[in-house]
Amino acid sequence: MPDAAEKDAGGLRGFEHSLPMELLKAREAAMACFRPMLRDHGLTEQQWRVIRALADYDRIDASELARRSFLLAPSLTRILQHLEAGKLVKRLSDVNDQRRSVLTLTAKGRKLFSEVAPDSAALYEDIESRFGTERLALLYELLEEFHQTI
Amino acid sequence: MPDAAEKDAGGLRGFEHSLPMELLKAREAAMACFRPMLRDHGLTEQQWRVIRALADYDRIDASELARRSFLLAPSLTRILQHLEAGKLVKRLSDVNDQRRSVLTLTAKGRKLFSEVAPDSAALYEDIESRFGTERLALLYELLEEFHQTI
DNA sequence: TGAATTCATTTAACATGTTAAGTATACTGC
DNA sequence: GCAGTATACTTAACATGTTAAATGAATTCA
Repeated sequence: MPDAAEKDAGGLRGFEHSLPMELLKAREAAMACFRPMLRDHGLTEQQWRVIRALADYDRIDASELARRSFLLAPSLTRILQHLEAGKLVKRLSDVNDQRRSVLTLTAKGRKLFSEVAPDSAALYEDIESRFGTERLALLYELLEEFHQTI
Repeated sequence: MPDAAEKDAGGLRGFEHSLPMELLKAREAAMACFRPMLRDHGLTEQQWRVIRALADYDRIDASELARRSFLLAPSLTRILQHLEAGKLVKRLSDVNDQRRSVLTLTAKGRKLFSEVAPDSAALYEDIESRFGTERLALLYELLEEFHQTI
């Protein structure tokens, strides 16, 4: 890191290229690919995360769903209200623990998932081929190490 | 990366490790380091981005400020309202173009910047030393290439 | 067993993200 | 010089992010 990413007058790395900024820009670049497609299906990014998580792990409680979709509990509460209103997700009660809600996709929810999933996969392959499989794998590795280290 | 990140039943990469998710997790890990400190100074992450941008580039208009702080115009409008209310930022008018607002830090804003900047720099060095300067540089390189490619 | 604590989820309050529409000013070409 | 268009914000509407507090159900343990 010779000089391009050096400290500025205030003692800070040029902040437009600080790590949080670069992570944000990279993520935004990736999401810009997906958002229009999701929008066409009437979904936000976060709603799609919830649906994908339920497609992979059906009948999990809200806490596990929050972990798997990487959403904070209050956000998940609101998103589930939307998805329930749209009849995409159903709420079951846990007989052994009345505090828990167990979530599951409805038939409509599974159908939507099966429609969106191929579009998502196609866009993902686009990204992979544009950026390169090799470099993408390296990027993954670094990202995972990073958020496990920090 | 043999099998852990392979395709699932829906034809998608295990989504909890999809690229947008890994970028999000890495960013969240980084921001979790900074947010408490910023909170102690009464700032949100985005407000701090605006102040840093103005510390680096004073008297720029709102459009350029939005670009440099990587905020959408409507978000910046609201953030500037907060910062103006807190007397951290002042709005000047551009004589040559009445549509533009030119922004500048007040003395109070510059003082706050000078207080927060060292804390920010210290946390950043923490991260760098924990993750490793080498790997951090590689991560930067990949991230910048990524958001330029995509 | 019942008070204290923990846990799962929700609500509240405020700030930002995202898209679309609105407003006022500047520019362009005829 | 004026209609048409583009630019620089701002507002509006809805969704999520973030923190703290509230609610209600399980658990612990004196």
